[in-house]
Amino acid sequence: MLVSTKGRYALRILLELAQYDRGRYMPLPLIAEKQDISEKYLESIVSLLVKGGLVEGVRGKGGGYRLRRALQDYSVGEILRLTEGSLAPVACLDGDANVCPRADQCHTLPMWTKLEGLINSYLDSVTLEDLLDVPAAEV
Amino acid sequence: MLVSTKGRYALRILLELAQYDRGRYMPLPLIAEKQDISEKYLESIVSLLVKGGLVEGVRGKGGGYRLRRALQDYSVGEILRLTEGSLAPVACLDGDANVCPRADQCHTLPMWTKLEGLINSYLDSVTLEDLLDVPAAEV
DNA sequence: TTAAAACCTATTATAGCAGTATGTTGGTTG
DNA sequence: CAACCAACATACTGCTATAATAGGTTTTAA
Repeated sequence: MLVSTKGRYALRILLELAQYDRGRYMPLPLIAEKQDISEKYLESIVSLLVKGGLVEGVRGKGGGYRLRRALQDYSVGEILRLTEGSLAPVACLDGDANVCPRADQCHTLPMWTKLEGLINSYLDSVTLEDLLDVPAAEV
Repeated sequence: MLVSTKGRYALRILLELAQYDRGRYMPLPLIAEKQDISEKYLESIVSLLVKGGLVEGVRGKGGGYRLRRALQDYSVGEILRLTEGSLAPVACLDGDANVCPRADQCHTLPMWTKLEGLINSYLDSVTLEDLLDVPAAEV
């Protein structure tokens, strides 16, 4: 699977924050309840978003999480790469550690590279704003 | 990861067969040796290709495997869907069993569907012939 | 009749995903 | 200052799929 729950949940968290009163901080228990996802698991994901600078966290009573940017400044590609680590379709392209010894004689590498490019450029072209615009249940 | 070793090895097997004397049958031990992949693991993958009708297997001395079609009649998409089961980028789209209860209110589903379409149509557009045409180490 | 080869079934090792548990730090409010 | 809320941190667990491995049985040509 290219995108696991981690990335999908990250999107759901951000979309939830996007629909919350933008001036206030939304506490995690509320996000978890609304999205019906385990609070503890969510926590590990939000933490990635905070470290990545996508979201601001504030402690103590009245605290919670808040978006740091305008919706159109979040691309799905960025969000998924942050949470998933990479959107490489094959292990050969994942990180620079995996330099295949057969790379120079590989007939498929150019195809994988192109596919990775397609995936990234499509996901980079979609923003949180686009996602909210699309009425759910369209397809 | 969208495509595991199973799918990648399947492509390598087919490309190896493509470069072998097309009139003869290529025995598995030879494929394994040339591709430097465990013979036993390869076996389980070739077996998928035979069952899927992509490759013909003949037993006994002098036997082995042979392609059944012209190179341009094998699309990478078909090969990968056969060996991987599906090219769905997210679990939500994998099989009909995973109908998400939130599907009708999901803001991301249309995006995933479109991404799956992109992936499939690109991979369907590439054939074994294309792969062999491209000089390795191009990218 | 021997050897080469595909074919078949079961088992195992490993790793990553998904989730849980427990505790610590920081900030607000009565 | 005490209690509580909430983010932050770390460690652990169960599960599942991948990636193999092992040991056979059948088929066929020489």
